[in-house]
Amino acid sequence: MSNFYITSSIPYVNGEPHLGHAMEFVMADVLARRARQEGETVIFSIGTDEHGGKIAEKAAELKLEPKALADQMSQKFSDLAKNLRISNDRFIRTTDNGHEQRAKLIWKALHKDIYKGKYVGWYCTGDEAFFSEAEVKANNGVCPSHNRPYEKVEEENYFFKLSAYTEPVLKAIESGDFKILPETKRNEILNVIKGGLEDISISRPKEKISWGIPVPNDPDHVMYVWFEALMNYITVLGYPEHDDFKHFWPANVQVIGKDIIRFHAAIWPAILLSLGLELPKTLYVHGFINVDGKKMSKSLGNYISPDEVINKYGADAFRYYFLRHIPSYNDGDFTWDLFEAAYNNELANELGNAVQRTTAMIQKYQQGLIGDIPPAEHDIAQYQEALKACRFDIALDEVWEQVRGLNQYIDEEKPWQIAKENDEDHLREVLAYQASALLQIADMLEPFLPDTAAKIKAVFNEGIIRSIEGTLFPKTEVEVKA
RNA sequence: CGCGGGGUGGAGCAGCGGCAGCUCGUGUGGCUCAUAACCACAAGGUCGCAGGUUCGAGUCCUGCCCCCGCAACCA
Repeated sequence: MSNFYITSSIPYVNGEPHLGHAMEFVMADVLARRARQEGETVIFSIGTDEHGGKIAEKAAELKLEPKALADQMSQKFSDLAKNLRISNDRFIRTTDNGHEQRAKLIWKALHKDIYKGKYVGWYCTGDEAFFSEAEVKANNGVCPSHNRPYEKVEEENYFFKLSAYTEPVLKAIESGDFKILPETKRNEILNVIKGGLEDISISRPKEKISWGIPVPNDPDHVMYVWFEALMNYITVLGYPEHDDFKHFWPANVQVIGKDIIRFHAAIWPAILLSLGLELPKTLYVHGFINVDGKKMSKSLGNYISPDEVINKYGADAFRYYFLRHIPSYNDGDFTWDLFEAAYNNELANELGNAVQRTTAMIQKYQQGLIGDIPPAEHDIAQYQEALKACRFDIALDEVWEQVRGLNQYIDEEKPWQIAKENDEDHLREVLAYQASALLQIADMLEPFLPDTAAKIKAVFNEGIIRSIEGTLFPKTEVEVKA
């Protein structure tokens, strides 16, 4: 029995929850549920990232206080998690008082690696943002959206000595102490780090951006949102003094998207090393979701909200598609056609129908009495290995191997024929085996499709069939699109 | 020389040195317990192009062509 700590990244409350957020929640949830199933004591944390200029601007547009906007948006993510049956134990918000206080403590603890310096850059007062040298050059020194020249501005910032951690971080990744999955992403970030890490600016002048956590002992500055947001992974455990922190850090797995690798594989480990803390054991990086082969976007008109899918097909169907049909180590595609095909062929026909035909036969031939169910007998080594590597897609392939195997078994044994021959013992044996196979499938399914697994178990667990209300994955009428 | 991902039967993908594989779709047959579900068999590929290494190359090397991200609703 040991402790297991897992986190998803905390979405920025700048926009509505989308399919990518939902997928990340689900992936992390699988790992958390699997760990619990194996008897580990688990803390699974998700949350929202809520500070920064973008939120303040958006709130101003909507004539809201930043906190009010953050409250609204954070609620949406928390609702999404609920709708998806996410089993998180914690939900941290970076506006939580605890986070803010602990972030300040961390800042102080990092003092030996923090210094004040000048940030020099090209600034456009229209955008209220800095632009890179390359971009300024490309636009001949004039901001295209505001048609005014960029100004060279110097700004006082605090900096973090990220450069000092190039070697230690590199070593941690290369040695495998800090594991990054998949390997392609590991190589990518290794290349970046080998090029040398530069110190980063970690504060903003309060006069420009006030929606943030104040820098300790300097009321003129607030912390840069990213710098402070990363700290959530330990503030949620009560760093530095709380027992949870002592018992659960380092994290077993941190789940993130591919766009924020640098923050999690370079900056975050450097912060941890500076604090004298261990690095997470594994960083799992998932890809992006395209819709109809294109980047999902409202302007392209292919935006799909997670709720739309969940409301129509249920949380388990949603989970199933994004876990099995979006490659765990790559970008993937969502289309309604693919989704519906997976739902009908795999969930309804192969799995749902296997349950259905088994229960029907036991009821028809044995009045619902199953008798002694033999123990599970299939080897699940491949499944376990896949899960360890965060290959959700492959793990589910393995489960479906067994679902198909069961359907084949039924076809070969022909229980309906055995019934005609009145070979009761043999019939009972065959049907009990079917129940056993389904129970093992339910076990393997539990982390992925918790509701479905529970339903299957409820049907067979007691030695007598207890019918489910309705059908598992009822076929939906195919809508004809105009 | 910006960086990265990818080009394998109609579609989506796996294979990464040793007889080209999986799922879907298609066709044919079987079965009747079942959500018109299930099972079996079959058709279908010069593995982007051109060179090279090798007894042997989707698989390694070199060059080239083409797609897709890095500019967001940023996971």
